[in-house]
Amino acid sequence: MKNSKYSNSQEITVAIDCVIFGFDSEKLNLLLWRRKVNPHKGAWSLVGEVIGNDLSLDKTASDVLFKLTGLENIYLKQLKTYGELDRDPLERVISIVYFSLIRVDELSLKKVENKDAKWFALNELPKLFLDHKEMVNDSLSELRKIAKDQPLGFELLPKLFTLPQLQTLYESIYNTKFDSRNFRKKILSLNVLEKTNLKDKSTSRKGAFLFGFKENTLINNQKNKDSYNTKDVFQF
Amino acid sequence: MKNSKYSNSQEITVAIDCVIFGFDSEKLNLLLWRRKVNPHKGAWSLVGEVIGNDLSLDKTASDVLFKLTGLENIYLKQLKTYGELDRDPLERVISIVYFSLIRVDELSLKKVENKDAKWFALNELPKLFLDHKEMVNDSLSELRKIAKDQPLGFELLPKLFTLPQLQTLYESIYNTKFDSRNFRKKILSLNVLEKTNLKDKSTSRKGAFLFGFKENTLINNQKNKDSYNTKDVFQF
DNA sequence: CCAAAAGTGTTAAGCATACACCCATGC
DNA sequence: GCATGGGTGTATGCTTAACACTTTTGG
Repeated sequence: MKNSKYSNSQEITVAIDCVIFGFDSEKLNLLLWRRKVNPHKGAWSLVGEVIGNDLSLDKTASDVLFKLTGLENIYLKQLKTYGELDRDPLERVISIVYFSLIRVDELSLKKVENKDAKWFALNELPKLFLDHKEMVNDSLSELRKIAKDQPLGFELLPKLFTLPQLQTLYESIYNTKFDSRNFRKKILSLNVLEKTNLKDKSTSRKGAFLFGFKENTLINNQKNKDSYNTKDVFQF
Repeated sequence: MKNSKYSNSQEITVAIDCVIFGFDSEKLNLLLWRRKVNPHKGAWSLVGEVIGNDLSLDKTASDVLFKLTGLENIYLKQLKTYGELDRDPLERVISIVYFSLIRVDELSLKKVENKDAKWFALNELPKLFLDHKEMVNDSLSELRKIAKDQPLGFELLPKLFTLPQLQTLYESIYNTKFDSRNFRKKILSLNVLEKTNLKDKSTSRKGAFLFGFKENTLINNQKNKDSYNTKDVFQF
């Protein structure tokens, strides 16, 4: 029985889980680990932990990520909180799910695999613990939504990247092919990329020019525009 | 000290708060009530309660709404969970915030005001308890986002409504004026409205035709399309 | 007959799609 | 010299924005 001032009867445990997306220049991947405690010890599961008394939710999530990957300042956004009564067989657990985007090139794979964690291709996921599959599906929807409104894909790419890489990334996110001429025209017209005169020759003899994104692109989160047109409002 | 199987040291209270939007044919309003317990007893606050052991999050939220308004089957969507350490002066409280859309015409005002609750115009809000102002701001952003992707505005209107009403609603949501010819052209081209031959004469001598929305419009939540074009992907 | 709100149509500009070939390079 | 992936341009149709006047009716 908890000793709370607002309620002396809550019997709820609160946990953080992280849906971690990574892109390896070919496809989207998800970072999973094996569950460490019973029940279902050993099952593939999202990375997470029960929260403590002394950390905010955001901080707990970034800690979870840091402990696993050693990376800091990773893109991390709260997705949704899952609180069905019977989610967990052992007791009532409310899971606050974050999703996160990682530049795979930054992440030492060995380090991760030492911790019983593993990257899985998004379309070859193993059976997941409890409702974690639902969390992943919801995250993918959210990823698509966000990638629409913000230059998000860049979080998944190295600082410098080629247009073919960028296109492949968006193709994995949306599970579609785009016409490369139209894709380039569009992304270049948005004026968020900065062409370098470096070439990446790792995937072709000709080589592809490397691009970065302009500084202010990141800052401009664009939560609320200041003027709207009819077309901005009805996009369904 | 809580008697948990996963953690025997969590000292956290979990609550639900609801951001309730209503539209009165002129402007957006927010339903608030006076806080019933100390600290800050009497302060204007979002409607909410500490969750119990036996209800899911969604169910708790719809209960909160039902207790206050007597309405069921209201549009209700989880927004975000707030968990900063020092949110509440008394102890650590994690708030799961829902936002909800109400057809004001369905809601008996007296009933609400009996319960120490009150509708406020969105741009004339009183000082709010703790971080509730932030929750409201986040909700408005979310409302705008959702209204873009789904025929959401209809949740805030009576079953039958006029195009001028619809336009005013969208103008309040986005705090903008639209050209009525372009607005009508757009919304009609979407093929989600059904014209009746009834007229609402309450706002003009001429009267304005009443519309409903087509049945399948509601169902089609459109979380994930099956094919995407370049234009669907970059909208920033 | 007049005030007040509802309703309507056109033009010009910009944007998205579809589509096919040349370029540069390493081997 | 050829295979491979990178890069480019145009015509067509669609969508949007800008714009002002007519209609209806109750008083």
